[in-house]
Amino acid sequence: MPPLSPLTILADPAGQTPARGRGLHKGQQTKQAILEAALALASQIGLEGLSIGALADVTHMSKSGVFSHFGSREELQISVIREYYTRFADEVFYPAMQQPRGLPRIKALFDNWMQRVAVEIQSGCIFISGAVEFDDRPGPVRDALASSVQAWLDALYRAVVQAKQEGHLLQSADEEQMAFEIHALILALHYEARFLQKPGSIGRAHRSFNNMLARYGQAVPT
Amino acid sequence: MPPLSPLTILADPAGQTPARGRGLHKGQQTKQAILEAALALASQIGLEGLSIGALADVTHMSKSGVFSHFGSREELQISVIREYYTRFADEVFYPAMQQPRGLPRIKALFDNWMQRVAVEIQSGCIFISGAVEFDDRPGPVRDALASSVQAWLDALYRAVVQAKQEGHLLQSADEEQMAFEIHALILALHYEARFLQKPGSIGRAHRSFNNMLARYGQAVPT
DNA sequence: TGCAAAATAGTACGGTCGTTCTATTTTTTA
DNA sequence: TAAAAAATAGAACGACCGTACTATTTTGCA
Repeated sequence: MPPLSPLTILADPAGQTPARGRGLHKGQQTKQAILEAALALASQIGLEGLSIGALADVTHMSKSGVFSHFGSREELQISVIREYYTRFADEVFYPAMQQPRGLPRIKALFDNWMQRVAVEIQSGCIFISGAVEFDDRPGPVRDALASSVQAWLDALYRAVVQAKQEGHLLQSADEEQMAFEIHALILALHYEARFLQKPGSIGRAHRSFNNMLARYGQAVPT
Repeated sequence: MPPLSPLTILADPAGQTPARGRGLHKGQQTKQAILEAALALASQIGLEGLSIGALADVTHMSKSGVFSHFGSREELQISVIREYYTRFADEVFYPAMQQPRGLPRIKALFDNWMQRVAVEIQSGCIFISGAVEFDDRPGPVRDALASSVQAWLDALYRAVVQAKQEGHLLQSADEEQMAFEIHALILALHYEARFLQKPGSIGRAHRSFNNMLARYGQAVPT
C-alpha cells in the first residue's frame, strides 16, 4: 500500500497485526477468506442482503464460526466497505496518480473507473447499492460508506482543480460542475447497463466524457 | 387520466371497476389506502423493505387483512410500482406534453422531473432504489420496474428526437447521447443530495442542464 | 330488514435472521 | 510434548417474515 495519501481515511481501528512474526495467524487468514466471500456476496445482493448464514454456507463454516470473527453484522458490513474501498483505491486511484497532474491524470482516473464499472455491470457496485440502502438509515455503516465515497469524490475533485491550475482547462471551467458531471456519467452507465441492460452504454459514457473534455479543455497549441 | 399515450403501458390486468355505479366499494377504497401507505413506505425503505406486518401497523389493520387485498407480497410490490408510475406520469410527463414540441417540451420534462426529484431527496425514489434492489433478481417485479422506467426514458428520448426534427437542436446533436446525459444528471443529483447530503446539488444539476442546452441547442435567430 | 357476499381479524406454521452460550477442536507457544 | 489460547462448531433463543386456514364482522343488495 502506498505510504500516505488523502485517500487514506478509513483505518482499521483495531490495527491488529499478527502478534509478531511474519505469517498471518490462522484466524486472520480465514477472516480474510470470509471477507472475500462477503465482498462478492454484498456486491451482488447488497450490504443489507449480506447474511451470516449465507456466508457460512459459502465458506463451509458454521454460522457462529463466521460470526465470531466480526462480533456483529454491522462490523461485518463495515469490514466489507473497508475492503471494497481499499480495492477501489488500489485499482482506480493510485495507478492514476502515476500520471502527471492535469488532464492526463483526469483521463486516467476516468479510464480506470470505467474499467472497474465495466466489470461491476456484472458484479455490482457497493458504493451505488449501499447508497440506496443506507439513504436514510443513520449509523456507523452509513457513515463508513459515505466517508468512503466522499473521499473518492474529493480526490476526483482535486484532480480537476489541479488540471485547471495547470492550465489544461478553460478559465471558465467550473471544477465542481465538471466533477459532478463525471460522477453523473458513471452513475448513468451503471444504471442503464446493469439494470436496464441497455447495450452500448459503455460507449455512450465514453463519448460523453470525450465531449466533456472537448468542452472544458484548453485547446493545446501544436 | 389522459385518453391514450405511449406512456400507457402498465395496465392493471384485473381491470376491476366497482361492479357498477359510482362509489368505490369498501374493499377498493381501503386497498387504495393501503397502497398509499405502501407507496410511502417503499419510497423510504425500498420495495424489498416493504413488509406486510409494517404495513398492517401503519394502516391499523391485521396482517391478513392487508394481505388478502393483494394475495402475495410480489403482487403488492407490483401494485406499488404501478401506482408510482402512474403518479410519475401524471406529474412529470403529461403536464409537459402541453408544451409545444421541441425545446419547450424538453425543458418542461426536465423541470417537472427536477421538481419531483427535489421532493424525493427526502422521500426517496422507487425507480432508483428499485433498480439497485432488482439488478439481478429476475421476476415479475423486476419486469414491472424495468418496463416502467424504460417507458419513461423512451418518452424522454422521443422528446429529444422531436426537438431535433423541429430544428431546435444542432444537426450534430446525438439524441441518444443527450437523453443519456439528462438521465445522468438526475441520477447524480439524487445520489449527491439524498445520500451524501451535499448542499447545492439542485443548482448544480440545473446549471449542467442549461449548459447542455447551450451546447446542443440551435441558436435561435432574433 | 334479512341474507349472501365481501372484508377483516385471529391464529398458527415453517423459515430465516442475528446473536448468545457452551462444547469441542485446532493452533500456538512455552 | 503438554498446557494455554485461539478458532470453530453446535444448539437454542426470540423476533420477524410471508402465507394458509378458519372465524368473525361488516357491507351491499333484493
